[in-house]
Amino acid sequence: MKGWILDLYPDLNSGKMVIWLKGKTGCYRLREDYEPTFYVHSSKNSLERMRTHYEKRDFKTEFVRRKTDLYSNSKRKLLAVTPGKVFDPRNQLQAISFFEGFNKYRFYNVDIPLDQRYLIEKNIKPFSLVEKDNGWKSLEKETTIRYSKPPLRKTYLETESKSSSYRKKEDELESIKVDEEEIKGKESDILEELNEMITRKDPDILLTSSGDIFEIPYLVHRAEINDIDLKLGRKRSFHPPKSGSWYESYGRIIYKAPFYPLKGRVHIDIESSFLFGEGGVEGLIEASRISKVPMQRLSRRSPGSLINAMEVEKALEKGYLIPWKKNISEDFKDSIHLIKADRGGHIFEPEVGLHKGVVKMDFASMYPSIIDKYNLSPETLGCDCDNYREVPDLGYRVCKDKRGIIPKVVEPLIERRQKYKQLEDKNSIFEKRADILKWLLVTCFGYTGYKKARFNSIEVHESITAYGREILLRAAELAQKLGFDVIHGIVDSLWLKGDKAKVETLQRKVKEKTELKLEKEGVYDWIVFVESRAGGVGALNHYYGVFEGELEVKGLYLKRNDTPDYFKEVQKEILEELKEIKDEEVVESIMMDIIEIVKRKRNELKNREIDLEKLLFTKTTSRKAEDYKHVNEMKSALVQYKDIGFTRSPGQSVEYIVKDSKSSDVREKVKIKEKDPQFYDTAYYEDYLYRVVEEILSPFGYDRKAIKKTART
DNA sequence: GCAACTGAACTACCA
DNA sequence: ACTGGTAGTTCAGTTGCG
Repeated sequence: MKGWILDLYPDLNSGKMVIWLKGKTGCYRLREDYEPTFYVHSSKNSLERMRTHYEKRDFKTEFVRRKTDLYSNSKRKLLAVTPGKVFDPRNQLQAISFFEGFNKYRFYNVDIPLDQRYLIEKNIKPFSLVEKDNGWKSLEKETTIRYSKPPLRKTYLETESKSSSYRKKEDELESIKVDEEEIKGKESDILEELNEMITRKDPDILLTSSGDIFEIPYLVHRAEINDIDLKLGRKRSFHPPKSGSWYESYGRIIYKAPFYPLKGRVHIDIESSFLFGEGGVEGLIEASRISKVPMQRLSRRSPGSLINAMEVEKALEKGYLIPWKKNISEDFKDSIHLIKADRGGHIFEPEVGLHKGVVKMDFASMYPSIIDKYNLSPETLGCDCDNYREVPDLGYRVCKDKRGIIPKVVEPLIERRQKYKQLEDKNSIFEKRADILKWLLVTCFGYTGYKKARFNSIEVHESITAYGREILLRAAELAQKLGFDVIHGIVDSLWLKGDKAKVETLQRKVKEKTELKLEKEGVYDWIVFVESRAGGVGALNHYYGVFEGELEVKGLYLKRNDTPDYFKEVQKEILEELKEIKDEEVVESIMMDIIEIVKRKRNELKNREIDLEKLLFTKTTSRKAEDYKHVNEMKSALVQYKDIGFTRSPGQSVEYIVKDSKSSDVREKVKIKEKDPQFYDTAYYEDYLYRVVEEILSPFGYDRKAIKKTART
């Protein structure tokens, strides 16, 4: 049987792997035997006891010698245990550790997701053409970028309910939209017709726009009430109501929606999926193939977790066993906390004000290229062999002989991305694949410094940035020697003023000296670096200009998610005026026009002529209402959400207008969108107007006070 | 008693 | 279950002044 793997998952009840194979004519469900082995290290007596215990249960056991430690090649004696079925040993092992002491045992290969492990061991990928008879056989070339794809049917599902300002499970269904078709009428009829329609369309991918947060559990609930058997998957699946969770990642709180997978069909919640947002279905296919994580689970995961998946694969390939994460955190935590000399990337402070004829140059995928070129990986660092290289500034020794795990992960990502970037097609498929690979590349660096990561290493993280600083400084030096002015530089980018004819010479010299490719991104007609409010220095990453004929803005209010739309529009309007800055003489007349705009905006605000929607602040909460230390806008908003029974979890966003900025009454300070606010604090919003204008005009000598004064005359 | 100042708390963006 | 670095606002407490 030939086809493409659409999804797979372990079925712990039957002890088999379930694989959904999409063929040219249909989609088939296969159930396969799978016997994953796990390993235990302990004292001789304990292992003997354990062996007896598992043999009584008819598990296969065997003593073996395997590599367990990334940092040495010596092998240890271990007990290999193979249950005759798909099996998750973690709960059991937790209990054993609890009764007999946590340090007594070390477990290996117990927490690699079974679907991914199955694919690795059978050497096949999701969405790649395979043949199944007795075993699995891949029918495509390993590194191909022009791979065949299954004929995929995609359906978009959207529901609407009879509700007022926010949606609840109790609201009756108003209508359902399936692609372009709308189903209306009695709720039970709607649901019956939905079943029919899904069966008729038989999609492979079901897209929703907040299925995990609301729509799937909602539909399940409505179907239950109407006593209808809802069939969203190709096979029935059970969807108990779940609530979302949240977790903290370095001070940032991220909300995690519950997961409602379908059987035999890939459900993607496009709102909850970061990776879908970056590369669409095409991006997910590419990511799924390269990481061997099935699409349905992959769509909910972060780039970091895919990097972890790929690192695990490379480690297994090299013959290492993967220690249970529980053990890892105990062993490695302290060493990670001790060293904190990490300096990050280098920065050339920007020169505040207007510049013309600036070229932007950058190193493509600088950090990943450094990992690749200099072979940086936890197990290649601190090498004691003779063939080594030293990290600049830090002096760490890096092995030149054995290729590291992380470089092995990064190399194909860089190569594939480069190939995709050179290709063009009318549906931008290659572009989407390149976009998703970019995210994996960026994350690869951050993950080396992430303390909960399996293959982290502060020394590797430091080394990458040390090389990065060295390379950026060398490039800047070379640029200066050629007569360029370094206007600004950060991590992997340089803004240069000078003779454009010399750009190619610069590129050649940089390549000779650093081995990395410095690319010319383009030319600014003009660029303005904004002044920092804290002092007269340039604010890093805050600038605007006309780049290759298009307006480019970084870091301004306009780019922030928590800026009300109204102020974003004000900044846009002002920037449109500024587009005409060709020489200093027109500056004055442009300023006059801008002042007129500001006056008009001020009057609109004062006279309450603005649609309140445009004045809404949207912010992401980081904690529960009661955990905010001050009576601030967030607390105020959260309390009101609770009032109406629409509780928001940390990591979810709130929307509100500022009703009385100075008030310390949580029900007066702001008013949430769902309470249909009518009034806003005009003084507060007026002040906000002057702020957003100041941000753009400060390099031309207008501060907040001056703008306020002029606008009010 | 109020304005001015300061530092912590907080959200968000940059590469 | 990606990083460090930085900008800018708001809040609450303290200081300075008359």
